[in-house]
Amino acid sequence: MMEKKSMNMDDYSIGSFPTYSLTNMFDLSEERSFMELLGVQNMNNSYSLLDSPLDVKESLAENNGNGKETSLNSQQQPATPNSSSISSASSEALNDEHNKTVDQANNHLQKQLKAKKTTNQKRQREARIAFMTKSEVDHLEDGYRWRKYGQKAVKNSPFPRSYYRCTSVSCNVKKHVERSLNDPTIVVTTYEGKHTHPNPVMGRSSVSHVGSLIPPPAAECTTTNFGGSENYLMSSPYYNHHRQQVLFNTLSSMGFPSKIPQERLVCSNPRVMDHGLLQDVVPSNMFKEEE
DNA sequence: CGTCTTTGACCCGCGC
DNA sequence: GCGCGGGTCAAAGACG
Repeated sequence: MMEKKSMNMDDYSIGSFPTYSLTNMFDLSEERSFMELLGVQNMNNSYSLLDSPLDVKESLAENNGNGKETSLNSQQQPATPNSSSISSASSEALNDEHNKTVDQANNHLQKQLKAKKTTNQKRQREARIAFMTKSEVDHLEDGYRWRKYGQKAVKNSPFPRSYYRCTSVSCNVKKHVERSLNDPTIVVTTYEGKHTHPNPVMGRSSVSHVGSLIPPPAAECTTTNFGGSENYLMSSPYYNHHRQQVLFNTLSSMGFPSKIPQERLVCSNPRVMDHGLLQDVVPSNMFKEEE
């Protein structure tokens, strides 16, 4: 077991803006640093890469110092990941909607029904994945455009949870962002759904080459092995997504343009080349052989 | 004027 | 059945 090294803010601060050191990020000899940067727990640390709402909740509860959180577990386990996204409202549900409309036809109720229909459609949630990132910025820039559609106070926490939705039409990817109660410097970002479009930054980015910051379209990121293994995490589109967030955040906080020295983006291991930038800095043994 | 954020109200699921 | 907390809607306001 590697020796645990706590993530000290001082170690990762740049100027007055506490963030991550690019040196550590791209120094291949510092395998640990980037894993911590990404929030991958592997050394009894408090940073963990999560793959389900349940895991998120439990982790948050643990991180908040009380493992007895109960209501947080109310989230249903996500449907099977290979289910064909969010199915439209079933005919049964539609009939139900119709009956309700007939029974309760007034403006106020129609408004409620509208909301209810929407809720029904989203009852079968897509798999979620959460990342814990040490950052002062709540909403990490990631190239995608998000619209904030809600904010709620979190029980037992002074920090609210913000809800964002991808602004692209027909893309129903959502994410919510909250801070860890135990460590306010940690931002927990939870993604739900897959982008149905390329990253909007793709077209104007200067780093659309080997090891691009831009993750591939969702269609190219197949989710495998939903069992919560590293395999799933590594192949998840969110994995690219999140590390991109971190990179954007770090670079922008340092005054960098959205470009990374190419020599640092070259993948030295052909076996993991197709995984993208992360493979440059994540130890190869983190990846499992895929047939 | 278009886009985005804020915020109060509402619905739903769950536990008691 | 009731209360609570999570999640969402949508009107209003802010902003460039």
